[in-house]
Amino acid sequence: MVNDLRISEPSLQDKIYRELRQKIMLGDLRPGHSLTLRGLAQLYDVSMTPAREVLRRLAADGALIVTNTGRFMTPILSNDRLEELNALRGLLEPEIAARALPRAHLALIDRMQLINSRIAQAVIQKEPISYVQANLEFHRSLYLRAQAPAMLALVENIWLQIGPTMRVLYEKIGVLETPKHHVSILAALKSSDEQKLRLMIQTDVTNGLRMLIR
Amino acid sequence: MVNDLRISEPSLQDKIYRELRQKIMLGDLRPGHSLTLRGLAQLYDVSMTPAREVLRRLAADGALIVTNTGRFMTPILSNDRLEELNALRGLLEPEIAARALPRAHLALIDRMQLINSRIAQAVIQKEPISYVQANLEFHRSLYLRAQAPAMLALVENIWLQIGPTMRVLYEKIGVLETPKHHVSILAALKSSDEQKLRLMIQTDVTNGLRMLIR
DNA sequence: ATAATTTATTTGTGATCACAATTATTTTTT
DNA sequence: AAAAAATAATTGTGATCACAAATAAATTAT
Repeated sequence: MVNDLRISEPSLQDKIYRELRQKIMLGDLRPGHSLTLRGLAQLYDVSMTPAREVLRRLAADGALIVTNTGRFMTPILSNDRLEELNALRGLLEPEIAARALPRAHLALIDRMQLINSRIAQAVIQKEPISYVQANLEFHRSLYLRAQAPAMLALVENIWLQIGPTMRVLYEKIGVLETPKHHVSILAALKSSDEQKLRLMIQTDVTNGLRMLIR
Repeated sequence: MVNDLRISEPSLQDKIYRELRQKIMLGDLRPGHSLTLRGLAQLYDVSMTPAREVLRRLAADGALIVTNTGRFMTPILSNDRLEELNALRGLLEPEIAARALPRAHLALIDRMQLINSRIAQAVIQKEPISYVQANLEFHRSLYLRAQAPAMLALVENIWLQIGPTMRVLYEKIGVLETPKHHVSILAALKSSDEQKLRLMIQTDVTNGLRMLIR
């Protein structure tokens, strides 16, 4: 047999899943936004079957909640829950950042700097979705270096759960401000200062929410 | 309208999902064990539809992996991955235990003591599944008190991922031994010593694996 | 015998349908 | 006008099917 290195193309539902997942994570959907099988199916021009799998997978991720009558909607987080999820970020992200630190070479730092300028741009143009997107990318590009896929998966899982709520919080405070601790994070990376990096990541995460729910 | 407090009964797939999830978490299935839609459907005497949803949900949980040709199987963890997941336990579990500490009244401690004796029993009778089950219950009964559902969900998610692998590790070492740090955990709870509790939970988790992969 | 090829079987995917339950709307009653 | 009841529309669940891709088994060729 000839070696067949061709990767089997992603199934139809995988595409929808990824797209919807991204939307939710970036806050494109508000909390309490309900999704129906037929609605989703029609939107993507597929049958109910892939649509329902996507919704169930997202529910398993915590990106959606299932009402006790079986309806799907984006979660409406209580303050307690939001703070708990943020505490998890504060626990996980410094750890994964610390693991990425020894592998964070200059090219990465440059790229993070670039992403940071995109955040500043989103602030000026008042585009909350671009803002969230660039902000998450800033963090993820670092965390990817940790080569800790399970840990990264948990972190993204949390981002997913808070996505819709973060969006409305950003809307509520109106004007965005560029994350002031990102430069410190970059500095800690440059000087390979693990303690400082941990602290700055932690502060960035913690402060991000405090700014929003003050 | 009359108040209808009746909880809608869980769907067919929910039952299968929970059952299979439990099996995987307790190590009833070996790593690399493959599950098919029709096989599962036949086993539970349902159609393919609920079966596929269950498998996909479990895959979303990380309890199963999907091969690049769409087959489902329990994950075969590399040593790196296993250690990463264990590191996550070591990060999360002390934290959630510490949160449970202020709420851990005597009745809970008694119950944990009872569970601990079930562990000892499982050691004697050499029943690895009962062993794992009681061991997880020991931890969970404490963590439940933390009232941190998101955190507990992450912890259980990790247990789920390592379930099959833990089982074969237990088989490999042959004879089980009762977790020696559980009494210290109970002592820390009684004396409300948070630092000790954190340390003992951490040690219990870390040592558990070290004992297995030495 | 071993490798290559062909054939048969098994598998996941997506579509469509009937059904019961929930939700929304309308109508009726007070 | 407000509440209750009845009707209509919408929704998730589970079953069944056709299909293509992947795997296993059997056959052929070297």
